[in-house]
Parts: sequence; structure tokens; C-alpha cells
Amino acid sequence: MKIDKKKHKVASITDVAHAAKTSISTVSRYFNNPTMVAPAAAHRIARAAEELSYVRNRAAASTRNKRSGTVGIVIPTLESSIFAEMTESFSSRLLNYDMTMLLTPNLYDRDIEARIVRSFTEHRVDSVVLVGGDHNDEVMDFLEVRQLPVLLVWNHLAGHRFNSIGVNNERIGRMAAQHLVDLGHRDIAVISGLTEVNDRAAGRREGALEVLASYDLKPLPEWVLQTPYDLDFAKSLVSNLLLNGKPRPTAIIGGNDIIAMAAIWAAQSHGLSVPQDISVIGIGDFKGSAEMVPALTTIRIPARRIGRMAADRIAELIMGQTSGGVAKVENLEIAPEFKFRQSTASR
Amino acid sequence: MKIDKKKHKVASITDVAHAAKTSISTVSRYFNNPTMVAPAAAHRIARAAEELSYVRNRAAASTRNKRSGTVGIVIPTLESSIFAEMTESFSSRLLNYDMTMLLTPNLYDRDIEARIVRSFTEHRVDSVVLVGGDHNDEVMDFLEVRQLPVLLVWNHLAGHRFNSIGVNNERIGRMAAQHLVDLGHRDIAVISGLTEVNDRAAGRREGALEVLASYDLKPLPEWVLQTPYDLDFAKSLVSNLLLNGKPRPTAIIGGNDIIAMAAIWAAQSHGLSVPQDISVIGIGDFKGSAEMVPALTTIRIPARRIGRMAADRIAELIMGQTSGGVAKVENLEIAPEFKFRQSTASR
DNA sequence: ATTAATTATGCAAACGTTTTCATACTTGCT
DNA sequence: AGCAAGTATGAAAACGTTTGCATAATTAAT
Repeated sequence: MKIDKKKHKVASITDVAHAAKTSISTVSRYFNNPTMVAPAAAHRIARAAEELSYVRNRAAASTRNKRSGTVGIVIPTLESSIFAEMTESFSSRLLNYDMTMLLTPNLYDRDIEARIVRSFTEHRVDSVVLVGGDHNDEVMDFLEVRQLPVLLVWNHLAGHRFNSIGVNNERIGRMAAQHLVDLGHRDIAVISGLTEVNDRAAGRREGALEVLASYDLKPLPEWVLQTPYDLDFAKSLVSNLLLNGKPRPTAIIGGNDIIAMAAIWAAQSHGLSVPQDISVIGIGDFKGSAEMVPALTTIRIPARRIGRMAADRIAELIMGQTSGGVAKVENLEIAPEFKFRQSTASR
Repeated sequence: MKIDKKKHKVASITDVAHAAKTSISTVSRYFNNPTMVAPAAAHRIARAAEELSYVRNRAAASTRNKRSGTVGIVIPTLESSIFAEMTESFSSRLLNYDMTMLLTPNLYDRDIEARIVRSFTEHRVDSVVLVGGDHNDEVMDFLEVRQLPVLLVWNHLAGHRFNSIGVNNERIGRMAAQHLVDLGHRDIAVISGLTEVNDRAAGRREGALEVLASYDLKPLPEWVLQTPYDLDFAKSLVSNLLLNGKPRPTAIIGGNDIIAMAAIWAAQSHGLSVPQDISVIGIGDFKGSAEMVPALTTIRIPARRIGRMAADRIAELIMGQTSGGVAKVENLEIAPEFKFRQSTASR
């Protein structure tokens, strides 16, 4: 019975130092700043590390220096392709800075978010990224007092106490409404996301309604609806709207492309064609919006760009912090892009 | 010059112990196993921790005990809704075990994956989850020698050296082909993902072709194509296929729902109707497949279930490891579900 | 060939925890 | 009251790093 448990102790920096006949300080320096060690020693260390398949322990390192080399990001959901795009570009950009991403969805729940942020800080993330400006107060205070670099993405938040990079959702709402008005529509439904739990949705709806009001177009109450960002739910909501006979709107503003797609499919299932019978505009420019038939007119939010910029900004904030500077808060607005495609037409 | 840097030292366990007039051992015990400390002390500690807004440092803890409380998962891309679904259910299930997820997409690149895994181990993840069975050999050896619990998801990998949970992709390919044959189709195109970098894609294609061969249906060479999982690319690929005149297939098997959607939209853009003029079947059952018009016939891979089971299995593996047991390798097969909807019809 | 300046190295303390071991304090039982 | 058994506590070592400081080795300058 020679099972030989061999509990495989993983090699530590000490083992490497020993094998390379040098001190742990030198090994440490070799890994953090190779130019600081003499070529001969460097070579011995490299070989020893290879030999022992040594992997440095960043967790341990983070006790002495600060900097764990991780950043935590919490997004509402991964299932919205647009957050996925942002997260993906964020994460790959982060690799350039040799940092790793801790990612957790909060499912649009502020309290879950609070738990997640807490867990992030337990792991001593170097920075936290949140989506939007609407968060648990305690979380915000907590982050502020900890002096952890925080970045809010997706919304432009003028004058916010934390850094932000994102779009102006009211402006986007206005653009969408304006487009339909310009095409001659007067009977316009506004189907937004859940404004209670989603400040992006709220802003867009507000912007849209504002424009309509400015033209004295008051949508019927049953044309102003809310739905979670769920294809199934949204599709039946729109189905009801279209079937309930009565005056039917000639155009629909979807709070995002999910809702807009759902609206198009609802219309198509009832034999209506888009845009001949009804126009639909979305917001976001998700995967598939350009390819579907008819291609969706929408207002593009440059998700990848936001992700990339977020990573850069984070890196900057962290550097700034270690070098003792007091990075000042910056609120960046990203311009959305109007994409006129086939799902809207003039009245 | 009284800038007062106020470098806000975050409170450590020592500070809490001091404030609570007890020892750090007791504080440690309080946080790890509250029942071990007397009510009076517990109360003082709770108050002190609150007061100082103390957050335990898991990174530091992980030096003494092993267990960092993190698991690393690398997926091909976040932009495929189906991986997003899996990841989301995985992550929320993981919360139950008080663990945090490190997530990074590899963009279907084995070498990026290797870098990511390395970075994960630097952060001393307790376990690693990978998608599919096709990986850099060095990575596999590295993980094995480190004795890190590894779980491969998505594919069922009979007899693999690591644990796996997933579907049998060949079986799925066969199901798809069989369905079309049963409907009377004989001219069937097979448009798969990139089989070089994606063993799921390869398995499905193989399964489909196998069934066709068994009926002596040899698809024309120009009907057997590959495309990245990209709507735009796939749509023009199918457009070409359909326009090139010549014999046109009466049915298309899409390697996943992205490809199938692209195929439907390509057909629609050229005035063909699905399924009257051409049938299309997908694989995966992604977001939107059930809602689009026509609703997509597909073979559902239960992504959420896989995610949930993966989290449970991981927890089990980690527990098993700490309690010294030698968890034996398990390869679980998850059954796919056939979804007959509107995009396929008999010839 | 000296000396001065520079570069490379090693020692040891520090980081914030967990955990073993020994001790002090409570109980409950006779 | 005395004692055994149990329960709660604290001291100190350990985990794998980084880094300030002092020294040793090398190079450059005369």
C-alpha cells in the first residue's frame, strides 16, 4: 500500500530563494522589478522558479504592500448583451494592467449589491465599479469612508461625489422621441424598463415624455408602460397593447433594444408589419439589432468604449492613490450614436 | 500647510480586539465561528467592529489557512447569452457558499486562457472552472500537479482526468439532423462554429454529419460551412449560400442559435420565408429564440442548471479537499431538450 | 592603485490573519 | 467544600510576501 499521500506543498518564495542560492528579498525583487537584480542571479532564480513551478502568491503580497491587483465590478445582469459587451472589454483591457476582475451580478437588487460590495472589500479589491448612480446609501458611505477608488459607469452623473463615465439617458430618451416626431408620428407609446430600480430607465422615459409634451402630444395612459428587461414579458405586454384594439399607437419607443425587439416580434406575430403598420425604436444597439429583419432603428450606447475607458480610468485612479495624489473626481459624458435603420418610417 | 493626509488606516483585527478589550484570537473566533465565544465578549466585539467599520481581510486570512474563498472561471465569451446564463446562475449559487467568482473571458484563445489560469493561481483561487475539454496541455498539467480542484463544464467528457458536467454534443448534433430528416428533408446544410478552436462545435458537426451519412445524404461541399459565432459574419455567409443560386438546401442546421438566427434573417432579407421556403434548426435555446418570429426550433442546453450544479460540485470538491479526502473524478451528463417550434416544417 | 560612487544583496520587521497549546474561569456533581 | 469536566480565553508561532536599512560587491574616476 504505497499510496504516498505526497501532499504536494506548493513552492513558496523561500523555496525558490533556497534553490537559487540567494535570499528571498532578491527573489521578490526579481518578480516585481527584474532590472533590480543582477543577470546571473536573475537567471538562477528563473530556473529555480521554473523547476519548482513556483507561482507567486499575490494574496500574501497584498498584506505587506496594499494593492491586491483585483478590481470588483457589479453589474445588474450578465444576460443583457450590452453589459456583457462592456464587461468583456473592461476585463480584457484590465489584463493589460495585470489586474484581475471580480464580477458579480446584482440582479437589479440594491441589497444584493451591498452584500457583494462587502464581499469585495473582504477580498481587498483595489477598486470598485458599479453601474448607474442609484445605490444603497450605506454602500456609498462605506466606500467613501474607506477611500476606495470608485467608478460609476453607464450613466453620466454630473456633480456626483464619485467618478463616472457614461451616457446621458435623458438626452437619449429625447433623441428617440424626437426622431419619431420628426417622422410625423403623433401617437407614440413609451415602454420603459422598471423606473423604480433603474435610474437609466427612469431617465430615458423622462426624456422621451418631455419631448412629447413639448409638442403637446400626450400619450394615452395605456401607452405608457413599464416592463422588466425580459423578452417574454415585454412581448406579451406589447401584444396586449396592440390587441386591445381601441386607438393603436403608430410608433413605439422601447426603453432598450430588448423591449424594442419584443415589440417588433409582438407586432409580427399579429400580422402587423414593421415599419409599415407601426414604427419601433430601441435604445442600446444590442447584439442582433442590426441584423434582425427589419433592422432595428436605435440609439447606440458605445458599451465597449465605456468598458475600455473604465479600465483605463481605474488604473489611473489606483496609480494616483498609491502615489499619494488626491485624484479629483471626474464625470465623463459619452456621446450616444443615432442609428437610423429599417424599423422606423414616416407616417 | 496642514493638509492632514489622514491616510485613513483601515481597522484591523488588532484594532477591534483592542477596542473590545479582548484578544485577537477571540475576535478571529467570533468571525469564523461565533458560537465559540461567550455572549458578553461577542457583544463587545460586534459593537467594536461596527464602530470601526471593520471588514475582515480574507486575503490575509488565506495565508494562514488555505482557502481564499474565490473560484476562478474562464469562459469563451460573455457575449454569448448562453454562457452568460450559466455564469449568472453559477455566481449566484456560489454566493450561498460565501465564495466569490473571478471571471475572465478567453475569447476562444487557448493562450489567453493559459495566462488567465496563471493569474487565477497567483490569486490562490480555491478552484478553477473551464469550459469544454479542449485546453492547453501545459495548463492541464499545471492544474493537475497543483492538485487544484478543476471542473470542466458544458461538455460531458467521459473518462476525462478532470471532473466534468455537461451535454454530449455529438448526441445533440445527431438530434438536430434526425429531426430534419424525419421531416422529410434531404438537402441539408450544416453550418457549424469553428471546429478548430471549439470542441463543442466539432462534436455537433460530427454528430449531424454522421446521421446524414447514415441516410446516404451527402450534403454538397458548399453546404458544409464554418463561421465564428458572430451574427454579422454568419448572416452574410448564409446569404451567399442562398444567393449562389444553384441547388439550394431546403434546411439548415445552425451550430448554435446565433448561427440559426442569422440564417433566418438572411433568408428573410432575401424574401424567403421560414419555414415555408427553408427550415432552420438551432442549438442552445438562447435568449430570444422562443420569442422571435418565427420561433426557433432548437435543442436546449440547460445552461442555468449546469451553472447551478457546477457551483454545488465545486463546493463539494473544495470541502472534500480540506477534509483530506481524495474526491474521485466524476463526469456528469446533462440531457438536452428538444424544442420543436416554428422554424422547421416538413418538406 | 586608491577612493568615491554606484549597484546588488541580505537581514529582519511588518502586514493581518488563523490556530495550537496552555491556562484561567465556570459549572455541576458529590 | 472539593473536584472533575467543560468552556472561554490569551500568547505566540506561522503563513508568504515586501521593503527599509545596512552592508558587500562592483564600477568609474582620479
